Amino acid sequence: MAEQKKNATIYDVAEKVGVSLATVSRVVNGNDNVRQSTRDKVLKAIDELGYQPNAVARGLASKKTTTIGVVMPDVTNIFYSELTRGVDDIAQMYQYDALLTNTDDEQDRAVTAIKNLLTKQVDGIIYMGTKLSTPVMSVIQSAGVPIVLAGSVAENEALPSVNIDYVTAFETVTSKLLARGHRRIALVLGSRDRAIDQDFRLVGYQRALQEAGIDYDDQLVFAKARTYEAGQLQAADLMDQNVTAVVAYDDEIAVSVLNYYQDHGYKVPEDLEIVTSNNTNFSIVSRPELSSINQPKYDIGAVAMRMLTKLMNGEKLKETQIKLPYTLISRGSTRTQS
Amino acid sequence: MAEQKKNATIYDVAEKVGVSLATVSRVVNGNDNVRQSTRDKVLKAIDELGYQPNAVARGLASKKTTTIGVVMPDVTNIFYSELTRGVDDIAQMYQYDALLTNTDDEQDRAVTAIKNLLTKQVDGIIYMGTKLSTPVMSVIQSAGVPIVLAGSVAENEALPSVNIDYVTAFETVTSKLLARGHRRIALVLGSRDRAIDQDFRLVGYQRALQEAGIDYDDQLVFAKARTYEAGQLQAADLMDQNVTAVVAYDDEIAVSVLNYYQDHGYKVPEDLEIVTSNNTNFSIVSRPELSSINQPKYDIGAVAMRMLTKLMNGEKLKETQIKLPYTLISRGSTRTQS
DNA sequence: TTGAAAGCGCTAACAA
DNA sequence: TTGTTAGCGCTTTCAA
Repeated sequence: MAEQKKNATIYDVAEKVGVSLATVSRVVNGNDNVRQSTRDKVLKAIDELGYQPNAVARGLASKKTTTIGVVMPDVTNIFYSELTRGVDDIAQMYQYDALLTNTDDEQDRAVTAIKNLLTKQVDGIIYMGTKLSTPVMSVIQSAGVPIVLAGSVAENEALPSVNIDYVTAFETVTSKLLARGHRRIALVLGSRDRAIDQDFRLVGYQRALQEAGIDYDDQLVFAKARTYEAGQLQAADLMDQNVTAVVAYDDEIAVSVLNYYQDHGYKVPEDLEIVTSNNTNFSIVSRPELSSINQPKYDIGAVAMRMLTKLMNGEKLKETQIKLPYTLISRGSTRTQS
Repeated sequence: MAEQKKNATIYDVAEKVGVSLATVSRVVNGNDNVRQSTRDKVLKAIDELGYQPNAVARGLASKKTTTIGVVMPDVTNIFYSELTRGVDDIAQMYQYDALLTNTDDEQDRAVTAIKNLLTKQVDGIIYMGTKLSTPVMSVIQSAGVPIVLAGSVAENEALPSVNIDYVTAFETVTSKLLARGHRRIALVLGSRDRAIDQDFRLVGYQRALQEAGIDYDDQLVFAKARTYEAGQLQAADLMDQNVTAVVAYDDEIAVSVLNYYQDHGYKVPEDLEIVTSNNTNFSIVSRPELSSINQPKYDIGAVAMRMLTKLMNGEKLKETQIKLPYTLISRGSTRTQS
């Protein structure tokens, strides 16, 4: 049995072959300046010793860790986990590993997370979730590490980001509902702290109302529910407001509302129409199924990561504010669209 | 404006205070052997310079990276993402960061992932998913890095793991169905490659049949569907088998089957009873809601991570094969239990 | 209580 | 094409 010693180092390889460290390093890093015969010998020794370069030492010497940080609200949320999957797959493709941190949408945890990632010398960061406040921004900018936002935006578009055009999406969806005669349309958001909610979805909703000449009523905007259970409570509030249609930011919340109404004898879509935003499996699992904005979740993450690889390579981005296309899917929770 | 220089190092701090590296290192690491007045000066300088220890350098010098690896099938799967959340929270608590890798349940990707994590010098690994094959095991064992399985097991219980007693859970669930007169009970698994599926769930199911004196029929065991869509296809196969009850390993698949049957005019639970395993939101979103085994998903991850911290500290584990308690939740997809 | 100095394992000039 | 030599920023004996 060729019992293997403690991790072989580059020294062991160099010694075994009788070349210098530099040469081994060159073949490991695919540098061309190595004679073929030398390369072969080195490769053979590497194989025999089972040598694996120590990424930490590498990181220290080269100042590149081939690790990125992903800062997100919660892995458990399908929307974000799908974005993350897009990020991870592309990261993998470019040989990066991802350090994941959940923030539960809390600003100070985001700050802590980013600082911590910087400490670990990540080469770049993908950020999702709550709007970036000034303190967070300053941490980032002082870091000199590229960052790309996925499903989020920064003040003044100061940071590169990937999204869909939420304003237009919500405007369109709301307009259709208005066109069908609805006057009390609830808008269900996750949090007013989220740029997407406050600056985009709400704005789209308001724009549609304005076009239709209908006064905006703050009572119809809800932003408290993040879980299915909380959605049940919120649904009761919706009912109190005699709402006839709902536009929701999240599928689980939308299903929660749907179920609450149906469990209380309402008919959907006859008594209440519902449109949701993320087109996750939750929207096809319910009965009736939920009409939804269909955003390319995976792609949002994937494109963001692709942009990040460019930035990490020192390349300039042609466009920094990417808006990916989306579609509207009509299902049973809304009446037949014209 | 006190413009900040490029990242301050420990040298800068030492120089500024007029002490040695060692002293700064001591205060940073909370070593007691520093005079209070010295400590104060150092702390002040650290603050003024905005010094943040470089974790990579630290990792190289101390051989501890305070980073763990999490190897899992797919972040997008609620079951695994909940486990992961448990892992992450405890990791955070103990100041570890988690490097996440998706394997899509493919053995060779798991091997690659583990090797890669080892290269990055992670202090420990949490592994979820497919049964660990011999090659994977050997990679792990040669690494000298502790590993804990969450929702998985290894051959001969060779590695510490955290689970529920799947055998008993599935046995009980199946028995109840048998007691209500069912004779054609389908067992829906994810993959026969998964230890949990093959060695536990299937065994529990078979045990129940045996106790009831009913022959096992391989035709009634399905293991192809991992997605909602695939679930639809598989549901058609179930129908062909004239199944009257279903025990499913995953909620999305269970809902898929439920919907398929209902969409085809069947009544649940009158014509078909369904029991699922994970008690995710998918099981309360459907109508009727799904009866489910309720396993403490978050805790499985949390406990696994807690065990890993101990192992990383060089402590011995009192128990290596942890079985967490579970409950059975009866909802509308099954007939009233006696 | 403090400091000096030797690494940790590797990359990256610079020479040869 | 190859080797020499500094570091990278920190921890950790060992002495003082």
